[in-house]
Amino acid sequence: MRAGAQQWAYPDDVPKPELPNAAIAEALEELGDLYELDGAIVHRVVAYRTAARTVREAPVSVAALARAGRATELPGIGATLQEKIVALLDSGTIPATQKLRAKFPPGLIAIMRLPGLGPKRARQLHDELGIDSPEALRQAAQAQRLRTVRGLGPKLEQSVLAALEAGAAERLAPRVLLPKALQLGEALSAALADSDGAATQVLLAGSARRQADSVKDLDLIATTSRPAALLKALEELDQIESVSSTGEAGARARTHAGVRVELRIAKRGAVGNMLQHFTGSGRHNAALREAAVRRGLHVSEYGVSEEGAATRTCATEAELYELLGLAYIEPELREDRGELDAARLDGGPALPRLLTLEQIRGDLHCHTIASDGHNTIEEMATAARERGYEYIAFTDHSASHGFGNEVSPAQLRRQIELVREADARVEGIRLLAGSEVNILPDGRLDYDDELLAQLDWVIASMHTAFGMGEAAMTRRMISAIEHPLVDAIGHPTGRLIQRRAPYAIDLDAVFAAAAATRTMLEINGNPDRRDLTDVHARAAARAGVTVVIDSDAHRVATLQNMRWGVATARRAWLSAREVANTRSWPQLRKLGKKKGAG
DNA sequence: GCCGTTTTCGGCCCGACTGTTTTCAGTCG
Repeated sequence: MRAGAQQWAYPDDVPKPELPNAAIAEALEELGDLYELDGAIVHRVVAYRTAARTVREAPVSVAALARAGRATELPGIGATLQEKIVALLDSGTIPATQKLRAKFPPGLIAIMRLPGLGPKRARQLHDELGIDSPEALRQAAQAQRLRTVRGLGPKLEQSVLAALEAGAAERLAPRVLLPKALQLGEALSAALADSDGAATQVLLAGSARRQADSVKDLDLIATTSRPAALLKALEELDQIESVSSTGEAGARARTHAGVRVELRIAKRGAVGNMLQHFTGSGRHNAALREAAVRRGLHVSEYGVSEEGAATRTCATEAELYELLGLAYIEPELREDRGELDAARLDGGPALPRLLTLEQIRGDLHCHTIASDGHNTIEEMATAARERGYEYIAFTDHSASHGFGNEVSPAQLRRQIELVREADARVEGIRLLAGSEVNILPDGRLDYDDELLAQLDWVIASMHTAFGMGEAAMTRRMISAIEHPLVDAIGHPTGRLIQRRAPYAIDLDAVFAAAAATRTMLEINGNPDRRDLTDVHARAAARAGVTVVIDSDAHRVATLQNMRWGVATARRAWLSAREVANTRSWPQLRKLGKKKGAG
């Protein structure tokens, strides 16, 4: 029997969203690009890009918000953009976009993205040489016609041809997932530090330090008494393919895998300034400096200056933030998502005390050889105990997983017995019988309630039929949320970082249903997923949802994926209070859904 | 185009590097 499936439907007074946020964001992005080609002032262009990011990250349907005339509630969206979004919803396009598309061929945007070129030069190439596509650009460069444009020369012709050869016009620069980025960054840091003994220190900054989902390049900050030797050591590292633009300040390099590495040398007394600057994000820094200017202070990577006064440097980031009237801001929060207001020492909402890995007391999503895992119950249990956990739930896939290794109802009954037996044998950790149950396209689960009721812990997840459309998908998910025997929803949006977009779903409605039924939503720690995302997890917690962080381990080694889930939770501003598995198992139980029979 | 414990108008971070210049524009992070 399915419970509650009929209870939910879109209320009549809530307009159904027509365009997903991503599509609106893309339209704003394009219009920003076109305005840039058209020579608009940079602030206007920036305004479009800021708005695009806000829309993309919004946890609610921006289409619905704009329909209600309330898009201006989002930061960076004013009356003009509210109007343009409505025009986009009504007619499928924005009039200004149509006008500018007629003026600039689409190939110019690709040209503008090539390294060394930008909007001004793309426009010049179009106006003076009639170049309208990367292919036309290639021909002109080969014919040495680019140098006929004032300000351009043979060097640029060469770099343009090289960039086109590398396919830079077609594909975006590769991004590296966080675990790999940290591994590489830490290896490079250690090797550089070793190269010159104790006198050299190397710190990892950038988006890797902020624990972002993926990173574009690695930023390393070094202090050394022998800069020349350090730069030579960089050149000689095994991982490094080439080094370019070496100077007093540092060097830029590339690894064999194509990852850019930026090495900067800081004065010892100013490491705090340099580390803060290169940790970013760019938006955090820009907002930080704008706020500083209002206080009469000018901030750069070298220090803080005041008109008519000497530049002040900081040995630590904490000193720097304090100098600006702010509490220390953890790197994970530096995304210009309200952290500067929250950090103000003269009032303002306080920063959260962020969750730490040590506060996690159990793991409620892992697999064993019963389905597609690689270790036994006992092996996983022992490894979990070594991590200091008090409990672990075994949640193998259910009867219709669809990728082989399904667990039939009879097999699940046997698995429950095995977990009970192992629980009696293994000391020092509580073993819980669970399942990761499939949510079928119609919202039902693929085990009977009678069987589910025998489990200690039930996660429901979607693994099939991702393309069914937002309204149906939302209904499907909420059916599972309202099921009285479902404790949590696994990887709620289905995204795979860099590989698969989240499925269309109304998360606002999902969060409301989860909060109302006390169904937990997961932050899945698999580094390919990290799902919920930082932005969504924050919105969920604000909507009153209890979050659970899991490893989704398929072997002993990947129990450590909990680390990436915690990183996402920290980026979501979460503290221990908002995360279920910072509690003991009995306490966690009280937090969740009141289960009926069982 | 947005936004306001100086403002509803006039601001909107900071610096390095490159290639082309003879003093700097454009691009990038």
